[in-house]
Amino acid sequence: MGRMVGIKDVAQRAGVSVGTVSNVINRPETVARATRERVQAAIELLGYVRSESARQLRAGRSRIIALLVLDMANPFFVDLATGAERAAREAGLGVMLCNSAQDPAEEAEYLGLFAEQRVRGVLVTPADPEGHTLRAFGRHGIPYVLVDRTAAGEESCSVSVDDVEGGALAVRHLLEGGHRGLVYVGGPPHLPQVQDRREGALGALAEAGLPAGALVRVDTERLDVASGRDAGARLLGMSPRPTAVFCANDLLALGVLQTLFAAGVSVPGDIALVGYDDIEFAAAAAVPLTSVRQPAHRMGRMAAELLIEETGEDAGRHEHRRVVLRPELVVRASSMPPRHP
Amino acid sequence: MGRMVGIKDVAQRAGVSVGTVSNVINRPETVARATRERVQAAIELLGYVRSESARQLRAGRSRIIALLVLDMANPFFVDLATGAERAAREAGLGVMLCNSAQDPAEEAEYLGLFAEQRVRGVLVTPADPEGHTLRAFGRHGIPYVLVDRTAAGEESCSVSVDDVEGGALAVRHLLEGGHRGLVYVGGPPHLPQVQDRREGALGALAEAGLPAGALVRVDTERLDVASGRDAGARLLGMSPRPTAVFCANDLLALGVLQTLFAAGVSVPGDIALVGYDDIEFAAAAAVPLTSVRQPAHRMGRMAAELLIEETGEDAGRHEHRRVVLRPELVVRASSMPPRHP
DNA sequence: CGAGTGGTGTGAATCGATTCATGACAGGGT
DNA sequence: ACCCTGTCATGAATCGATTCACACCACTCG
Repeated sequence: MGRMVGIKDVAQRAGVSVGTVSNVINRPETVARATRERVQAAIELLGYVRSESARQLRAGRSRIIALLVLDMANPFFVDLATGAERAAREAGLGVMLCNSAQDPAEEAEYLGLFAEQRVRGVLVTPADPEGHTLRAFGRHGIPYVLVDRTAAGEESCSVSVDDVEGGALAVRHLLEGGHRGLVYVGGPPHLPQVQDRREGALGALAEAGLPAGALVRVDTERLDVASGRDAGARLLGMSPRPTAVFCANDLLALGVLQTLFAAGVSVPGDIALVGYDDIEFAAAAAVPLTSVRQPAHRMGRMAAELLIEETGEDAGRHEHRRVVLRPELVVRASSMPPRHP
Repeated sequence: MGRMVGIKDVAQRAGVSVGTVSNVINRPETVARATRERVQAAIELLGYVRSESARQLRAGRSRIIALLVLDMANPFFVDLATGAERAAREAGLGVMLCNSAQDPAEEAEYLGLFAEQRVRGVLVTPADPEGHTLRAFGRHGIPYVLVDRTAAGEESCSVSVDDVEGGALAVRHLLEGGHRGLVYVGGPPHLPQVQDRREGALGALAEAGLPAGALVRVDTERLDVASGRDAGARLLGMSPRPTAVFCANDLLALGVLQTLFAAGVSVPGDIALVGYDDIEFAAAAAVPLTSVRQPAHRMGRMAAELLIEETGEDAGRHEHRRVVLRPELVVRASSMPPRHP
């Protein structure tokens, strides 16, 4: 493979200056037709591909936005990524997808990468509870949009779903089913998502005139299936055994379901189960899972659009916005009311 | 936010030339200690971050490898990506993760992006049955490694799993369970994975002295859960009803499982079910799924390592290699032999 | 006829880091 | 005193595309 063909080679071949070639590519209307066609032909002939790095160097920033998610193994984030990617592509931007795996150290490491790449901006679901990473983004002048998390102050845009409402939806549904002994299986308690969903759950209890003590809390280390299996085992050991369980996400719920099933506990007969996120596998579980649906795809798309607006040509007037979407309860077999209440 | 601080600012601040700053960063041992420390201090003070685009421009290629997978919604590919990412990061390279969604057009579009970015190389699970995209990679001088697919000729490395063997493992297991009426639920028949697994299945039948006709084939449009649900419905309509089903991947199997369950067909009582990939959700299904495990993580890692070797400093002597890993059958409840054979 | 106008094309400067031939200087050996 | 060697630092050239002030030409209009 020989040397890369550059804009100069094209110019020479077409008998024009490099400036003209650049114009053909970026502002074709300013070039006379004959010339334009001659240049195009030379481009095809030589198989010229323009170098992004050279463009970037000149432009001062890249045409890439980064998406840093908490857990790529969670299909919810994959949906989110798909939405963001589509919006970015429509705007001619590339997406760099990264996984912090809920680890602040990983998150910090990516920060360096993003800074070196001069990414346009970052869509991020932060793993660091202290907010160090976010402040570092700010310090480096990297614009960011919070996803699945509400911005605290005025420092950035955010797109999130009303998790308090989501928690309330889930618990109201269970209460309507006649359940009184409830358990909330949450992940690491410091995650805002986990907190907010619990808060909503407590709110729903209060509405129904029940004490906060009616919601037993089971914490887990992570928000994944393995943790769900653990939690399931703990549920089995409880007495009196709860009749309804609300999980902070579907991965946990699937883990719980698996353990209960293996122990011969019927769902929903003995225990009703509600998850959160409505990932595709929730519907595909052998006992289809009732879940609180989040518009993941749309969230990703909106977040990307906000970032694009913030970093666009007319960047001048941009005000940080906080978009809050509404969750929706999807009722399936796992929480059908018991036949004999 | 002011102008980006560049290497010149650092040089000026530290009272040295730009060349020296560059040396401090890239070859610290060639710089006297006092100078080095002075420069480091200036870097910290100014918050200098070197520009990747400028480096790249000089170097002629980027420090990024691309990973183009068939379906990001399939956890198998997410595992694969994680493995590749880890290996790349250890070598100081970034990974750009892309999803062709089984669409050759998307695949072709990414090609352009990769060429402009001058990516180091690409790990790809091709969607295009004709191999156009691969040839285009070659034409652009972009090195690539096939993943989950065996290279046909000598033109590239590949890392794959022996799908013929995998198919045989699955069907041998079902035959041992006493099943004779088998169905193979495959996806788009042109995918090599789908073909090879079927071929292995047929081989296992032949070993047992059964005719190829003993394996009924059900094709689907895609390799996902929705297609699996479709296939499940078709299975229900068959008579005589099969007693064992082998699916080309776990997503299909989960879809089939769901439909069977909803129709009151017992798994494995009435129908035994085997999937492929052993994604985490296979074990987490309420009837844990027997599956053929592929070392996805390791595949990703090895592929990345091959690519890194191929494009490394000493690129001189590199011979294309074809690595073939062995699959492994993981038996779970969904295929336990019927109690009354 | 000269000035003005609009449509085209030019080429040098620029972005920021790397690299390398060159130079400055100190210390040791003869 | 002189040369040699080794250590450090320098600064100009380079990568490839973009941009912009300017030049050039053909025409039109007064």
